[in-house]
Amino acid sequence: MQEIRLTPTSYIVLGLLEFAGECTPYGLKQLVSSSVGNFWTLHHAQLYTEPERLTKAGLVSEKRERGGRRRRLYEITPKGREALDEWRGEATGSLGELREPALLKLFFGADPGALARAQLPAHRAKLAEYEAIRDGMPELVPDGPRLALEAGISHERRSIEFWEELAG
Amino acid sequence: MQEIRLTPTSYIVLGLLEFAGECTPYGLKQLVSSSVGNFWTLHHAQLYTEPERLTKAGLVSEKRERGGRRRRLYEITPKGREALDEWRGEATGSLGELREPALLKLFFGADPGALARAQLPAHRAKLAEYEAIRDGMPELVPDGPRLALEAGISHERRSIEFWEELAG
DNA sequence: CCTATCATGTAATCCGTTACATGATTAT
DNA sequence: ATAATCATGTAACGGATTACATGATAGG
Repeated sequence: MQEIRLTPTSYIVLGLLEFAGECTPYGLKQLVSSSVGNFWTLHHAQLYTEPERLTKAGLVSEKRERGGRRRRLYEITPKGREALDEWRGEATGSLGELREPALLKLFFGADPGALARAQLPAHRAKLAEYEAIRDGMPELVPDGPRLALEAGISHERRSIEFWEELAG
Repeated sequence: MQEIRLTPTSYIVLGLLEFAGECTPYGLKQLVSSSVGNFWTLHHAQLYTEPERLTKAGLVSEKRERGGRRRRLYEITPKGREALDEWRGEATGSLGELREPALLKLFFGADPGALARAQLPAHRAKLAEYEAIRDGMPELVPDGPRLALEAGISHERRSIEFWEELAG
């Protein structure tokens, strides 16, 4: 049992395991790409290493299948739930950063019109994707994902407005 | 002379050196925190290691003071300008990610009201800071930083609207 | 004079990314 | 059958973060 630092990646894995129950790394990958991956990308390799890290800290437990591929099955432990609850409970006042590569280029003198014309289709596509997800969402989806999706939608709308002003 | 991968950090250093001319790591730190650092944070250690990396690739040149502290002085080279221009010239269509820690918590079930009440003051403070910078901006500031600042302002406004809906 | 804080730098760690690899399934 | 894609994993690398450290300057 070892002390580890918990990163956003850790909480994503814990949160998904809480939601889904027992799960393989590949299962986690599927979950990510259909949910939180829309605004917080993880690489598939992290879904192998992170549960292992969490296992060392006792926050998840690991089993292996007997036959066949002997895949790893992970499950959140009570201690893991506790850590997740604590994290959820601390209402953070810290802000993320924009970190838009396009804004960086703009800042350092790239041509605004050209940038805008490259950014607009991408933002519009992302917006369409979000709206499709929202429209296909079953009623029973909890508030969290629903609200996060709304945040994504309004963010894309704002970005589109911004770049539209700069497009020639 | 060595091949290195250029990251956003690299372009920030190159861009600042282009703007400021010869500069020490500490000078870069000052520049960052009064400009691009508003939406793209760097740790001060990176401003020591990154110019060194760029030196290996011939994109910046390094001199050392003779007397006193023998501080390092960096300057962008023609090859560095070239790399910077090329980067600025490619109008990227790739999107950054939101990566707001608060959104992540929201997604995984944190209490929206509590989160909103923690996020609102922070976003309002950031907005006020941006507006103060804009209002104090001399006329001669180039369009890039000015537009990036506008993006930051509209982003903060939108975030405030979003969280206001969730605050009880 | 003493102690904060600013200025300046190095070193270690660690997480995230990239690259490499191969076994299963499905489609043609 | 064979190619393509899905599923599953490991290993190496490198950049970002954190921690450590010390010299200068200013304030009390």
